[in-house]
Amino acid sequence: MDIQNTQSQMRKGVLEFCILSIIQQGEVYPSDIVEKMKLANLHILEGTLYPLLTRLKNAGLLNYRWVESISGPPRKYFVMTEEGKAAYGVLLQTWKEMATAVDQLTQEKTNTAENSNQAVS
Amino acid sequence: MDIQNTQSQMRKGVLEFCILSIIQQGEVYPSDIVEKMKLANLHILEGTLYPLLTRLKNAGLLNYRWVESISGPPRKYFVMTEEGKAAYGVLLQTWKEMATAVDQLTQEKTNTAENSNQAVS
DNA sequence: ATATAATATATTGTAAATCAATGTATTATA
DNA sequence: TATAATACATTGATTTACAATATATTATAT
Repeated sequence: MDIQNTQSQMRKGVLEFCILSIIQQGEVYPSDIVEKMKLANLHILEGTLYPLLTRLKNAGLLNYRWVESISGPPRKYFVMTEEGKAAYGVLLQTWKEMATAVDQLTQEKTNTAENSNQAVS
Repeated sequence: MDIQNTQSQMRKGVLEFCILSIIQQGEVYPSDIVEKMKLANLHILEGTLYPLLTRLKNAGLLNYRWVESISGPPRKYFVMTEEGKAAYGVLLQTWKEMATAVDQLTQEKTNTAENSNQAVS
């Protein structure tokens, strides 16, 4: 229970949303996703990403196709399904609403003795 | 693995941050927190909140004092410690950076055949 | 040719945390 | 005196991210 834990929790919450966003922007294979997330300071490990992509695929939000690479083994390129695009739209809306709610919550005026409802001991 | 799960994950990520924010704004007891979170559309259950407050207390970020109620058993009113205030400052910065990163990530231009680097099968 | 390195997908075991359900205690009210 | 309301708290199940490791393919160096 340290602060870094809380920070990583915060990032975890948007992992799936961000990954769907990246795939929604164009076909990518897992290493592309890791790199793009790193650029956004949202690090994800392969041990997290592969099961997550499998879950999204099994849920019908993603599909993939094998693509030969010129420098290694073949890659799985992921694309959104129509269902995935719809789900992404919902999550984008959820993100916007949540971000607004959090910003408002954290910008509430600090209570003082004059304006608070707090109980008196 | 449905979309509601992903939505709740998103909310989970900011739970601790939001709760620290609420307490930072003034003394509250757990039911106050549940209510304020509900108003922000960030629902939290008591079974989640009590262990979380205990963790934050044990981590030295919070303290509490007992306050008699006029309508029931005594309440635990929570306040931030100096260490908690410092931690909150760090988390506020983390939130701002992450929100900016997510907004940028989701606003990237969609790849097209013309501008993408995607592999060719 | 063969061994090594690099790339890529994938699984396993562990740990952490939320949730639903329930428990315990205190105070007010019928 | 019994019931309802309020409040703090715990337990068991489920989920999931992570670290470590496994397996397979291709390129490169010797």
